[in-house]
Amino acid sequence: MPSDLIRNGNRFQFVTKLDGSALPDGSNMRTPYGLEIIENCLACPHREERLFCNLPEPSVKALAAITSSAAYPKGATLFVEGQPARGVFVLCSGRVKLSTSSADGKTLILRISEPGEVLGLPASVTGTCYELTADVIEPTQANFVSRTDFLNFLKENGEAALRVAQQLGETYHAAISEMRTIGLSHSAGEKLARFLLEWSSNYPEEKGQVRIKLTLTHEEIAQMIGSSRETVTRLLADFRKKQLLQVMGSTLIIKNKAALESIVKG
Amino acid sequence: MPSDLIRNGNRFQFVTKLDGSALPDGSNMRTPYGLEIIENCLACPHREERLFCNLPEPSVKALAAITSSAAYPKGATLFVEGQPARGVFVLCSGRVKLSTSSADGKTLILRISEPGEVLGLPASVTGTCYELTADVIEPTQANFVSRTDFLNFLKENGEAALRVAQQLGETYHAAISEMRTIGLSHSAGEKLARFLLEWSSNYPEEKGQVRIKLTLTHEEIAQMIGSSRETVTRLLADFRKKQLLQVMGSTLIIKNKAALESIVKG
DNA sequence: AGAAGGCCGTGATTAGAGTCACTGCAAAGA
DNA sequence: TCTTTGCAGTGACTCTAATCACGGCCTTCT
Repeated sequence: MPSDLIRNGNRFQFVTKLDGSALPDGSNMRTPYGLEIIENCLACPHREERLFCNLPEPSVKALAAITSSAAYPKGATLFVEGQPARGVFVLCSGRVKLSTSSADGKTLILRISEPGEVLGLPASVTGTCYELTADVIEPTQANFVSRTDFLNFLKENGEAALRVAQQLGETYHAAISEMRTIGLSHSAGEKLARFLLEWSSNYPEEKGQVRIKLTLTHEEIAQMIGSSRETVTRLLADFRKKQLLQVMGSTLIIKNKAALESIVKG
Repeated sequence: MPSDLIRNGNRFQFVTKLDGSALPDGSNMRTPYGLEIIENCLACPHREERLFCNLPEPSVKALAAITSSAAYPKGATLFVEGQPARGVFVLCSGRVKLSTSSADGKTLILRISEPGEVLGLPASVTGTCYELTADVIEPTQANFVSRTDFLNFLKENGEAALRVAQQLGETYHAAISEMRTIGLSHSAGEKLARFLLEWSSNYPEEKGQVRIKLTLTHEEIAQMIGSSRETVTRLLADFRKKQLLQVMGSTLIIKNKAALESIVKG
């Protein structure tokens, strides 16, 4: 089996070639991190929902030939801001935090990436340095494609190039959204409200209530909305007191979405 | 001559078909706004420097066939945030302000676009709504391509799709940069310093001094760095007093770049 | 020439939120 | 089992920058 556990600095990789030729038929592998490896993109149960994965079959096969899959534990780093772009990572499972930091240690989180997204895309297509740092916050499987391979692939596959453009468009859209919560708010409370509403838009609503999963520390939330850990704690307590929220471990229930929206509208 | 001055709400357009067939040979046209129209992209003196304009000749011709050129005066609006994307605007000359606003009137400027950029690209490729508003701040010529024409064109021209991806990557990069100045600063002074340094990176440096052109009102600068008009005024005065800057009308000289950089480093 | 509307400069006031310092708690590790 | 470490909660203090409220100076109309 073409698999190999590599330890490389603080980067852990469980590598398996994905060209299909040497796969254990149908059998799934487990990584040391309790993650089930997806060996074959065509067989991935989520393929259809995912913009980039749902390419025509020949393209997926061509891509598989230049792809190497790896599993990363919590805390691993896919790439670091300022590093010349090596290539892209297609997220198969898990979650990755994208952030940027200033010289004095302040950090701004731009996005928590979900499966199906392609990381490192902007820097790879423009041939510049990664503008963000990608840290794994949940055990993750990602397919890596080197920059040169990827660009050659795009030249041959017009359809894929378009998908790349679409993915970039969506990434941009998300960045603008983030920008709005940070830049257009008058108070930290407004920022937090904006953030929660934005976050909750991925979950189903029911009678003005939304049940969301928020596996982020207060510190991380603060870094997402450009605020401090303490004010996030205080504001969440405040929202709870005002019956806007209910917190149970890492799940959070928005009890009064309308009230949050009115905070945003100022 | 296939030209036509249209008044359409508060949008002014001086339309001229660019398919090459009906051009006045070599002669340039003037718009009512004192703008010299570029009739032919292949003959554009700036073509080489511009990512998207510098496509292979057949592609440029194919693009010209589906392009309509228009001139816009200061104050015109190319598109509005929230509007379903109609298509893209390739900026030939002039400058356009890209901004987003909140319900209570607060505005955040994301970017001042320069010639060669393609506006409305993210929304057009993903088929969503424009996420920003594009206002002309200097008489502008722009080539419009409708969304469907543009997507068809991209399907046929792999090279162009790649350029689109690159352009999107750069746009994203700029957005991140903006994000850093707004999100990672500890004070308004730091934001302003970051902004000035970022802005000055397009101009040549000489012995720690940079001469830059900043045709923005204090209000607009405030909207770029997420601050208020008054603090921008005060901070600029402060920087002048400290010999960091010198202002002469709309040109601004950074006298002490190192000092600005040390403000940023905190 | 006069009026009007933008834009810039400045003072006074004040609320909001960052920072520091400490406690308590719970999970992880030795 | 005991320690260690990381996260959450809270009080007190400080200070930045938003806001309001002017006055003056342009440019641009009428």
